[in-house]
Amino acid sequence: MAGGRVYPSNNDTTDGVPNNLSVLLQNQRLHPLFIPGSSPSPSFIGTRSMVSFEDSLKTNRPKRSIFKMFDEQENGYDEYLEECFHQPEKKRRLTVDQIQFLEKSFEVDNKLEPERKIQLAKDLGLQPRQVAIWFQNRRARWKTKQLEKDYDTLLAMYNSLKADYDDLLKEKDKLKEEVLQLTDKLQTKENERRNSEFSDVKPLLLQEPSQKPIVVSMAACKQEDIDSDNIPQYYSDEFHSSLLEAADSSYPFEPDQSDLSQDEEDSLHPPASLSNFGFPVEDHPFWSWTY
DNA sequence: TTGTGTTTTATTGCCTCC
DNA sequence: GGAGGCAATAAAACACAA
Repeated sequence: MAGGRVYPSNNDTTDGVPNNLSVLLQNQRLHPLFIPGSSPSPSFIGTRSMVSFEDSLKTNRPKRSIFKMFDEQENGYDEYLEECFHQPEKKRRLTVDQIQFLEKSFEVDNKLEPERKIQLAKDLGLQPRQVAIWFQNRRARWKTKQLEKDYDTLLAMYNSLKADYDDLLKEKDKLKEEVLQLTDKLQTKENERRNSEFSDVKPLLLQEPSQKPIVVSMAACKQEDIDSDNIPQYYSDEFHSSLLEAADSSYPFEPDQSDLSQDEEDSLHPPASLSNFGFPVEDHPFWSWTY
């Protein structure tokens, strides 16, 4: 608040009632009017009220302000009347006592039944309409305050939830990082295991070219390849060609047996049962006729 | 004294309920 | 249809700084 009147802060009030008023109320015996339907107090009637309720009911003359009422005691009622008739009615504030009374009544019940309104108006020297307006405005102020309280509460809850959320987010990132590290470790171990398996096969693959490739080839084969129905090496087309060439030449040159290993011998001279594509030589008409 | 910000009092228009 | 409530707002009162 940059300027303006100094009003009691929230800490100095009891539900909108300034502390000094609260003290007054505590020192005073609470008036029966605070309870709807109770008898009125004579203390407010006519003396300090902004508008005389009885006057407003009985006459059409302008309402009398609290300030004019004070002036009236000093200067006389006639002067006041003259002033009133020459000046338009002005808005005037309720007195401290009136507000105090209304506040206490509001604490009892913030709704205003017609009977209570009339009674309050009578006791405070106000028009029932003024009492109704005061309650209406008071409810609006109470609602605004309540909204502010609710806002603060929600804000606090939001901040708390957000803090929890942030913590969970950090925890999640931390766990994610942990998972990555463990995955890396696992991958490294797996690679090491594969490398060690590979090293068992490697010496065969890295043998000197002078060594017999067919042995390497067979050794490199998996057992299941060997067990399968794969065609053996000596059934390859290349092998057939060499056999046919040899046949055409009527085997003019016998290979040096000493230079061949048993495997190669087997390759060049397959078992009788398998030679010539599985047909026994002696049964083959071609072989018989050619020779 | 004046300008400004705040609070209070009162009005207006709309809505709901009986 | 009238009474009453509410939101929005005008207008007055008030306090205070410059």
